[in-house]
Amino acid sequence: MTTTDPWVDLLAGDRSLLDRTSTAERVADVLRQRIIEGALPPGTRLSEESAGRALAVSRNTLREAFRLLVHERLLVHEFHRGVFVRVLTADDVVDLYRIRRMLETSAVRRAGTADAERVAALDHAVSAGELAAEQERWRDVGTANMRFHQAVAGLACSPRVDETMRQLLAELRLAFHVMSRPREFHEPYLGLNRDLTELIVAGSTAEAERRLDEYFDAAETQLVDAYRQLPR
Amino acid sequence: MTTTDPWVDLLAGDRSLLDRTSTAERVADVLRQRIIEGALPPGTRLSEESAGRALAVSRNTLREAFRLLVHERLLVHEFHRGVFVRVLTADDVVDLYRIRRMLETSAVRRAGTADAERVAALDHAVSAGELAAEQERWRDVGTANMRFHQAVAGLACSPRVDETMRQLLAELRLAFHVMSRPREFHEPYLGLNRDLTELIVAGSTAEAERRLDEYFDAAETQLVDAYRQLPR
DNA sequence: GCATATTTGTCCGTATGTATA
DNA sequence: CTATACATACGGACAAATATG
Repeated sequence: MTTTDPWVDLLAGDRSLLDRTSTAERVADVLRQRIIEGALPPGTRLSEESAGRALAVSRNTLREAFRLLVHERLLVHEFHRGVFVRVLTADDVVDLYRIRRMLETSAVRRAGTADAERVAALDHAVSAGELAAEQERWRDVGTANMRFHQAVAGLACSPRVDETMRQLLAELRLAFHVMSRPREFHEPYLGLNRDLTELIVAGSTAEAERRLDEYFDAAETQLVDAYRQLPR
Repeated sequence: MTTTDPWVDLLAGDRSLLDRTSTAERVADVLRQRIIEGALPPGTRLSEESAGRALAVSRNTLREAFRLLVHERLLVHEFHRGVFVRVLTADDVVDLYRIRRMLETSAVRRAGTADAERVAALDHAVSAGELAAEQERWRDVGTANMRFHQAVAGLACSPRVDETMRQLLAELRLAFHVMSRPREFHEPYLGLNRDLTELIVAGSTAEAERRLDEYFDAAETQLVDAYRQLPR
């Protein structure tokens, strides 16, 4: 391996005092974070031995963590070969947008039943994105955009929708990481997100739903076109 | 391996010849099947030792299988206490119907893009249900009803929607198992399923979507009302 | 194509911590 | 409060499959 270790030992802190989570889950949390922030790019192989040594957990525990992330589709498990950070295909990206569109537009349609806190979450995400854009932190603009869409799905007031959406967006980050230019991909949507928020706050959910549908048309074709032009 | 136990040794067959799936996954498959068919009713405790001995796998392998099913929400994992077959609350049932409604109505709306095979799957499920009803196999009527709704979601032509739907319906079976009277719950919907199929085949997706939405209103309140009246 | 080294798949033993009768 | 049972987590072992020279 390399000398600069991509792992960070976040597990070392307090390992057994009123700790209600298992080590496997904490290991999965660390790995998930590393994956979605791009420190472990798609295609990376995660060796049981080196990863276990770096995270200071046994192989059995590490394998439990791997299973969790395989189930979340962030890792793929090739029998007798090991686990790898998932490499999305263009078809995967199309499918991710398909289900996102279904969940998010349905959530907007039912936005009338959402409480004020959930509506406010839209505004918070948009404001965070605008601030990040002013300071030209384009990666943070992307993160804020994700948070905005998480908040859109949150309008459905459904824990299962929230959870599904979290996984879909984590998976979508795998696509973003194989493409460069975070600015060009996220900046154009800042204004649209602001518009959508205002429409929803005003109760114009039908109009908001139509605008969101148009957004998906544009974003999907843009992303998929760029994705297909990649090497491989 | 014991002679009389609720487990079945489906693993014993060919354990290592061109077998591309891990034992943990096969264990999870067996457990999942036992759970959704009711052999392991909600609340059942799954001891690592007894289950491992019955299935003839080590505790490590069994724990990997448990993690998979916990992630699918069929089991709950209480730290340092063990794993149990999930007991759904009334809120869970409400939430399951919420996300089902979102996915299925969206799928119907986009039914125009589905190929003939997916549309035919609707008819097959309905026919299977009608046949089972004629022969008064009410449990099979319920299964066919599930298959119908899986086919409805399949109109979205999305692998991820299919997978999400599979999990939601498996989870919903946990609710059906704590209620008796499968006939009263599933029989009334046979005619509606037939109507919906004909509307979709005819391309009247807007009308089909409205009817489906009405169905959810009725089914959800019926199920939740009955569910709340249960002991516990 | 072959022999070897590496890695994974699976199981076991055990020490420690936790919950419950 | 003690005792028992069980889950958690580790490390070692060996077979099987894969990767490497």
